[in-house]
Amino acid sequence: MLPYTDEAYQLMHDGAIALARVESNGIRIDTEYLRKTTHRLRRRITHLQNKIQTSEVVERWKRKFKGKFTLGSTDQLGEILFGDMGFECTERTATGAYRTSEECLSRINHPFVKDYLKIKKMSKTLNTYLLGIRREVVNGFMHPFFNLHLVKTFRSSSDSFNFQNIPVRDPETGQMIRQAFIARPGRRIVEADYSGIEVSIAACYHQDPMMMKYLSDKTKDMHRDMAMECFKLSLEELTPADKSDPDEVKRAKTIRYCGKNMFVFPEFYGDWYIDCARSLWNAISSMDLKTRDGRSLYVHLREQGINELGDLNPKEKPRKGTMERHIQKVEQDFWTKRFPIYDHWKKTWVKAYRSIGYMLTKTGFICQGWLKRNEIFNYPVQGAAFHCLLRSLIHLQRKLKKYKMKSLIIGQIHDSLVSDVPDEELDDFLGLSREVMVDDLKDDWDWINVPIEIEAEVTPVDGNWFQKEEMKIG
DNA sequence: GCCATCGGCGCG
DNA sequence: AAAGCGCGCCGATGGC
Repeated sequence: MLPYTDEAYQLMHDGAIALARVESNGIRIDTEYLRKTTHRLRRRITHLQNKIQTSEVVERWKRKFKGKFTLGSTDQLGEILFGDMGFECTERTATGAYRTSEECLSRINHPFVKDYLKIKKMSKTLNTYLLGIRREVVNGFMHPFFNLHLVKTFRSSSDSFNFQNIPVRDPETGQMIRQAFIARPGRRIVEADYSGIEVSIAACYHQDPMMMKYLSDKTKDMHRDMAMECFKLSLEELTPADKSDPDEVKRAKTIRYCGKNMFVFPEFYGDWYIDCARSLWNAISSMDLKTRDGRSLYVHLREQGINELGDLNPKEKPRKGTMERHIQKVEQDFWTKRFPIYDHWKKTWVKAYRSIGYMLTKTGFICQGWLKRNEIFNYPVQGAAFHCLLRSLIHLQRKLKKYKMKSLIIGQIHDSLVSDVPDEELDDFLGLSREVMVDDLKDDWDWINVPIEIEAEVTPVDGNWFQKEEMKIG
């Protein structure tokens, strides 16, 4: 993929300059917090490492590998657990080795495995994040690196330290890391995100009427609807009756999350029912999914006639009464009944690419060369979605300067802007963000004929990144 | 000591 | 017919 129109070239040019400014601004780091936390985490890891030394598994390990116990060797771990100790291996890697991912190991009920997983998680946090940040801090600031020329779709990337994969989904890890990122004195960290930008941009290409309805009608919720279908739940089950009950809100949110990230997005990216069925089924135990009255979704599904996952064998027709069969049906409905125009667009788009040998994206990039089917319909969406964000970054930075504001853009994560904003500028900044990210964008790019929305999260004055909370933009 | 690959895992 | 898009970083491993 390459910039093709003058406008696309200009976007890359202005984008590179704008990102250089973001890098130069930098992010304030709480170095004292970082030092203490690193120390504490190191001690916790050492403690657990000492604890497992007496385990029968380590004894076996040393006997098998000439007295050497290399905790980080996934090959050796697989040989011991699945090869020697007889635990059931549910999945192999690409090269045929026993897979030892958290997903696979969590099925094993053994104290060593539990400690092993804890050590792995803490080591990742320590080595990749805490020490990674430490390495980059100069005079209390970290200056991230953003690349604009490395990604196949002309998205951006970030490296050494990667600012675009900081933990957030697991609150415990997220807190430990994000507390290190702090606002400058008298300021707040503000994060402004596009909501569902890739879904919206995809709709600009395919124009599916049902998708248009989902995007324009705020009472509709595609992810919730698909979660309902996947788990055979009623609307009431996913609508917390008592919104002040945090457990009930969290329960509904978790199930919706599964519909979104284990069915809808995978399907959009070109996945199929076999993998969706597997992850949805596993999520019931790993994420402890329950009905409103506290019954496991396994029990609920059994009442609905679904007793097991199924064989997941692509060569055979899924059997009745399996999750596999159910999700196959949900997938069929999804593409033939719910989004037939989207489905049709994918087919014709792929066909056209293969026949003429190139494609042009909405933002003026040309894409050529041998691509797999899924890449053909994903690249133009991913690229153009990011270009919306990049355009916003450039123009927000210009307007901040024009109005002599002190707010600084300090980072960018594919569909979001991270800024450092003086308390007294907060309202102006949020208004300006909306103006640039939504109104100006739609004025400039008339191919965007779907609703675009942003959300903002804001920390307290002098707060840290973990303290961000949603704020209405008014 | 450098480099590439693999498995694993963090993010959008 | 094929069967999840895009990244970067870590440790282990093996070749040079």
